[in-house]
Amino acid sequence: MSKTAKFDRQQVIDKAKDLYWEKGFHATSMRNLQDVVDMRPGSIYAAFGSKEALFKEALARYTEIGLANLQDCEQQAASPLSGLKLFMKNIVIESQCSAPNGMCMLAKTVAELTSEHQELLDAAKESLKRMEAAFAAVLTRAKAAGELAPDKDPQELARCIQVQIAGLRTYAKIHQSEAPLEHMIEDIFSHYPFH
Amino acid sequence: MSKTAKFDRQQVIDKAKDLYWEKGFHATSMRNLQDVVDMRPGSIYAAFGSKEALFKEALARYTEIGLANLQDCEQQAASPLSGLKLFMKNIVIESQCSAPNGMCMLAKTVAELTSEHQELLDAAKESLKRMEAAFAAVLTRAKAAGELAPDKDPQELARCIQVQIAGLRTYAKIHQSEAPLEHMIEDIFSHYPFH
DNA sequence: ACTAGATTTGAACGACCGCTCAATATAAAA
DNA sequence: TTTTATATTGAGCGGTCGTTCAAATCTAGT
Repeated sequence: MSKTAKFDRQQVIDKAKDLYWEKGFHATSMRNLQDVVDMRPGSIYAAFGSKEALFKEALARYTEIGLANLQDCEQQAASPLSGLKLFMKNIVIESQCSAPNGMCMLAKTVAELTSEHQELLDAAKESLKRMEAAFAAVLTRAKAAGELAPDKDPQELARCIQVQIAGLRTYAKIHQSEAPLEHMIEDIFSHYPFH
Repeated sequence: MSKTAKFDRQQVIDKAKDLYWEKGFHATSMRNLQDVVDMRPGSIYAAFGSKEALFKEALARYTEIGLANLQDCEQQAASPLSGLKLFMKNIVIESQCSAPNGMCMLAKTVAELTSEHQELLDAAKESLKRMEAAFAAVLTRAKAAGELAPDKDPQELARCIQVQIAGLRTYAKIHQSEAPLEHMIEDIFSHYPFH
């Protein structure tokens, strides 16, 4: 009996994610969202509850895609380490123009929000930690495959990758195409702490 | 003839800077600003023109302080390179808790704003380039003092410093005190591309 | 065809936004 | 003391914000 929802929940979250990613939490209004997902306010609130709750779902979706993307890169490449390098080039160089925003949505959120939105802040931090753990897992596989010296610490290297990505994406945003991003990424993998 | 303004312009800009820095451009309302600078809307608009114009002055002030801070560090330390290291430790570790926000206000602005506020975006990017140029100047002096090998390129190292700072400050925000920031900063200076 | 239970709609609420301006207060010059 | 130019005040403008909810609409089960 009754009526079933006619919108595709995942598509709606994806569109919301892209808008939030582009404009940030505060600069995105519910009316902007209503336009891009083509739903009336009542429907959005019935389905998601609030602007914050929808943002939280957008963060979760963003993370899911990021983790899947890392996995794809590892499978696509010849080895764990070159997969990780491919992932970095993708998000630092490619997505600088193709994505809604050159910055990482999680890092952007951590930078933008204060304790006024503690729950969202914690969700973003948690997701970033999950990404770092995924890097560490790739690096552990690289070590097992002999791609990395036995004395290297995957945790430490994952930390380094996380720092480099945040730094490079910020730098890319400032200098656009003038920055030698490719070279900088290559350098990370061909020197300490990697080799 | 006439009356002279009774507020201290620099103090007002400093307070505005701190609030903008803490909350970001969009989350800071003119009413918030009115409270912290203790001025009525008419006075603020007479003195600064608009929310954007005041933000621009805040960015300029932030940059001025940053450059002065770098200079102080270089003088305070025994050498150019150790001055630069001191500067990094100050902004990455100290100001993580003491400053209005652990993130760099310029990087935060570049992350937050879109082309909707092109002028502010450009001002922030320009300031970040000035900071990088200041790093390059310090590194050139380090080279002249024999603190750096003759084949090192100050421009390239300055780029590296800029990336590391953005990355480390983001990382510090995510992991709070759990991150081995001191160690990571030491590592930058004791390995490639520095040594 | 009818009904019952869910979804969808969009006008509208109170609050807050950035900003203006006529009225008022003030201090230096006459 | 009076004049005059500027600084300060704060009520309030038009607009947008996130959100609500009664009414309309729809569809699966009878």
